Amino acid sequence: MTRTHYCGELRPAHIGQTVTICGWVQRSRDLGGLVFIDLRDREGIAQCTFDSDNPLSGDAAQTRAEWCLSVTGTVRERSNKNLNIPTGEVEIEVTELRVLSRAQTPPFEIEDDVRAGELLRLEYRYLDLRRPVLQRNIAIRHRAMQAVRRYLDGRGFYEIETPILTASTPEGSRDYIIPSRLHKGRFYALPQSPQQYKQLLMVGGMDKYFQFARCARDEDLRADRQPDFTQIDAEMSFVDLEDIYETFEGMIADLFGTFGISVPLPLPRLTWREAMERYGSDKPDTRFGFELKDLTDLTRECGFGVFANAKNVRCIVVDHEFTRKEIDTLTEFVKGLNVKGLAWHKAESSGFAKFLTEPELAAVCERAGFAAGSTLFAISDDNETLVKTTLGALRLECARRLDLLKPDQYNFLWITEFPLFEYSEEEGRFVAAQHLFTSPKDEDIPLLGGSDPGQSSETADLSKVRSKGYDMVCNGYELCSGSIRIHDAGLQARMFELLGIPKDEAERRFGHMLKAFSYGVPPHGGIGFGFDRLVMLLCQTANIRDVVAFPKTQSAVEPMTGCPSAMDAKQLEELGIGLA
RNA sequence: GGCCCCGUAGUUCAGUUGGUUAGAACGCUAGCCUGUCACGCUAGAGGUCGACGGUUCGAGCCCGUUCGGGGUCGCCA
Repeated sequence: MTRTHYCGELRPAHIGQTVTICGWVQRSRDLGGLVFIDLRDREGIAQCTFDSDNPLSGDAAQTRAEWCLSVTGTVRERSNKNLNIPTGEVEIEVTELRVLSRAQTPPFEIEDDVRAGELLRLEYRYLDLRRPVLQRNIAIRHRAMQAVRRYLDGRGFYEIETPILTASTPEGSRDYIIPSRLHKGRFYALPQSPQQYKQLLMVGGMDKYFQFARCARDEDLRADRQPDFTQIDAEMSFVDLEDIYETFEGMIADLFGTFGISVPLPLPRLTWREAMERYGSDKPDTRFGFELKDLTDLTRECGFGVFANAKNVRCIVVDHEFTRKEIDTLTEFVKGLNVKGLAWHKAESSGFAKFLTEPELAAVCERAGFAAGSTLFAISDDNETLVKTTLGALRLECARRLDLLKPDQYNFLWITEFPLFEYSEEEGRFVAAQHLFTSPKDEDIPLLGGSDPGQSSETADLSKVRSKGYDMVCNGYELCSGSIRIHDAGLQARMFELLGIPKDEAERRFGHMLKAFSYGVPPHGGIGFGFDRLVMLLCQTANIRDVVAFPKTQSAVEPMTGCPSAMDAKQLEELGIGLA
């Protein structure tokens, strides 16, 4: 009765042994007396055979897909081997057949090239999870988690849990909020990240912390974004940038190494400014070239109004000669990103060559690195960021169309020196580009107009201040984000001042942090990796729902349980909540 | 919130210019079949064409609204 083996582990070495396996019926084949049942479990599929003179043969013929069985019998060599599956050289000659439970006909067949739509599969996720590809993905997720645990433990990190009922921090993304029965009218929030707790752990002398932190953000979803997700959250004391880079690129190399993927260290680094300049993105995919080139100075005087009248003209050269039709669809693509048009140039024909003098065109081609057989795309606009990011998106789109994005190639890099502030058109002032405790680079502190509160801001130039913030990027995915934090109370107060946060508000919102920081705070910094995205890379899928056991749809609904759900009046009353 | 795509048997899809009883494959049910492994053969059952409204003699098809799903931009300090 007790299971002795997994279905998927039976091999010729087991021939002659009596074994008991358990699993689900993948398929049963009744040849008229001779019956085969393919039994499936986590590890694979084994063929159970009932010869025509086997008294169990009739029962076996009655079994249906997804019935749950336990089977005992003798492993024997197959007369006809099936070399397509790992267990295909052997079969079990069954002596005992136990039906552990019967199954309704499932709404879709349990196989990898499943044809059912995703919504149906999510509604029956427990059946979807039986498919080998999801079994594999969840196993990879598990192994990745253990590898990270081993590495960080080996580096002296403590794994520490922080609360999931926390204070709301409205300056980040929207919170998922939790009402309080004991304090009617007051709310907890689910963590967007354990940011403040982990910094307080550093003040608490824990030195190095990590956690697989479940986080929740109430924002719109994407193919790589769920409302609740997992991050590898970590923080270290008495460190600066180099210590962080060394520790966490080591972690990634170790993690991918356990899956047989070698990651050469140290990782390349690119400043944020350089990434924007060369790739038009702060998370560039560096598996291919097509880098951005600035043409503005070459086209300022040219006869092509679209170029001459714009403050910015930049281009990429794509190693492929696109047809007019393809160029038209690419033009539509960039127009969808709010630029007015797409200028193009090929050896045979050109959208703008006729407006340029020969030397002008030659200069443009040389700067761009244009060669026959390729296509040059240029975008002009007064908005420099728009020009760069649109070319960045076009660059990716072209690579996609040319099938250059190989899922088994991993290009990791650090993006460093993120700006500390960004200008908000909406609010008409500078706001924090990352979280409020991010440290500026030491050499940029003078740009703050002083490092103590109460100083004049007239000499400040916030647009130029670089932070000690960094991201690790791979194949166009932002894998993690982190920073060295401010550990100087005066500098922190100065930051609040520059961001226009009044003293009393800072006190109200961050008083607990400021108070903690007044009791001897170590220099510290940390990082948060999107664990789901790491697993996506390891599983070579672009869909986050393929690596999460129970994912939600784009509208944040979980089709199996149907949540979010309505509450009964009694529950709401107890919480002091009335619905409008 | 904006834009794009999709919704027809259990499932994946086809469905001509708006015209008789809406088709196929797989799955399902029954029977036959002793080496299959996507077994094979024969027969059968299975449909509120997402919902509501409109145009029309007549709507799966045209129009409007709405619901659901996917992708993406905004958003995600």
